[in-house]
Amino acid sequence: MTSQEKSVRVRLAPSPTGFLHIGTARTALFNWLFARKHKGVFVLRIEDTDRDRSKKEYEQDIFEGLAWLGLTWDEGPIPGAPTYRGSSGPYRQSERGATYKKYLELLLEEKRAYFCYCTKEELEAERQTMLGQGLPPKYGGHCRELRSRPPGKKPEVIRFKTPESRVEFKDVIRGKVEFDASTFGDIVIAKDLESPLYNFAAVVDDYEMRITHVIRGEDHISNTPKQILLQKALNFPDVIYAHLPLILNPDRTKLSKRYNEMSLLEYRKEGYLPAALVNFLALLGWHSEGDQEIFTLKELIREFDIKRVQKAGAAFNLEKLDWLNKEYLKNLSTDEIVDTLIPFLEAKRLGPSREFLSKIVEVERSRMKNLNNFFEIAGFFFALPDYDPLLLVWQKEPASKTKVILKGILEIIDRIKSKTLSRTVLAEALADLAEKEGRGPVFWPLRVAVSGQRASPDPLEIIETLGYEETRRRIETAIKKIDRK
RNA sequence: GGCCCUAUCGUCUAGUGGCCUAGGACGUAGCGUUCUCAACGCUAAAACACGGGUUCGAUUCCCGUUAGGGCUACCA
Repeated sequence: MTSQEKSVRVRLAPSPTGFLHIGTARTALFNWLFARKHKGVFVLRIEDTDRDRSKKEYEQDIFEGLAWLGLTWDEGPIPGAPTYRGSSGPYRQSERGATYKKYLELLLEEKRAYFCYCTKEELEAERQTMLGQGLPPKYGGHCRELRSRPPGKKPEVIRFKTPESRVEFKDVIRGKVEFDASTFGDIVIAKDLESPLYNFAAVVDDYEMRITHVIRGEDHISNTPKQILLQKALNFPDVIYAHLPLILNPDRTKLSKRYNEMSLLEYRKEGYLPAALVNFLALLGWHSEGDQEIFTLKELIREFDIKRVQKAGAAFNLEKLDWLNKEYLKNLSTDEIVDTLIPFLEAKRLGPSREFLSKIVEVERSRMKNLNNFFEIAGFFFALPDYDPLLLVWQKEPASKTKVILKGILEIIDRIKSKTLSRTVLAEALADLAEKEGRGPVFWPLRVAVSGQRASPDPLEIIETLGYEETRRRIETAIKKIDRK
């Protein structure tokens, strides 16, 4: 490990103007992985300079979402506490006013920034004129050389004297990116000394927080030259950039509101495991050198290489997430599944004994896609659903035959009730009947009788889980249903 | 409109001039197992956007076209 690697510092800088969505979560993951990989520091900075749109509720959602994924931050706000962790704080931009003011004054003093007295209306008129002439709209620099305040005017904003130069930077993922700064115009960096704007605040904070690598979404590429110019004006050292491809809708169109505004925590509600989601997010735009698809967090840290991140946007398909979730479910022990399931059961007001639940999970786990669909597939264990008596009948057999078979099964079960109603005992006891009538005509009606469904696990496993009393009740119900028919 | 980014199976991707009759995974289809579903096993269909160069040789390098996407705020 070189000394340079030791000093890696990255940050996630979300603005709490919406929930933590899938895109920010992936940016968080890549930053986190990069930090862990290089034994660096992962900083969480809340960009809440826009007082009107920022909400504590959203900030909370960001904290909770990151925590759920296990992406802990080394420096940043402490949820629920007025203080923070780390030496470069505070980590909310709303609490860093003095710092911005200092640099704003410096820029003003050095005449690299100036007060602009143009009103919004004047600016809009200028804009329309330029558009009308087919020119790209930019600020004309009216107030740039003003020596004093024009009479009757008040300062509206603070602008940066954008040098008319070419700006280029090397993006770790994309290589060289070039811009012509003369098309920018003098950008607004603050509304006033107390109210900095994004491009300025981000540059100041990245410097003050000693950020070495800026890993963020591709939507920031065109902000980068502006920020570099600001850095240079302020004499800040260079930082290394890596712009991640954007996430697209499943049909590869641009990410719609539905996904963009949906909290990551919705996936928790839908019963996905955080480890599966992390794995899924990692594969969205990144791939290891080998063919491995399933990674533990540890493996991800070992394998992760920012240079291997894709350049093109990545559409996310839920099918792969579902598959991953299933894989992770498979790797959990029955006990672990039961543990994660209990809060879900409580939400549905179901409170079976741990022992019973454990048995059900054992039987149903291969059919589970996520925590939520457990109820769809295993609900019949708790309450037999109403079903059509015709469902009991195997293929073209007469209903009367089905009734005879069910009665036969009932007798057999009654006979062995003293013993444990285990799979093996049952299989043995039913062997003769199945031999005589065929497996289909015997097991199909039995399965429907105990589950009430056309798709379920092995009926013998169901019976073992249900126990004698409940099984008997269900078979009797089935017989009555046929009678009523 | 201007500036910028991108382009391999439906999707996520491997691939950095010959190893490619383009590999893997999800999904899809078929078969096997089976009372059903799931799981599992096997098999199949499925892609280098297009047009020019460069080169003995291009998926890979360059240019253009096309198509997506981003930015173009006193939002971040």
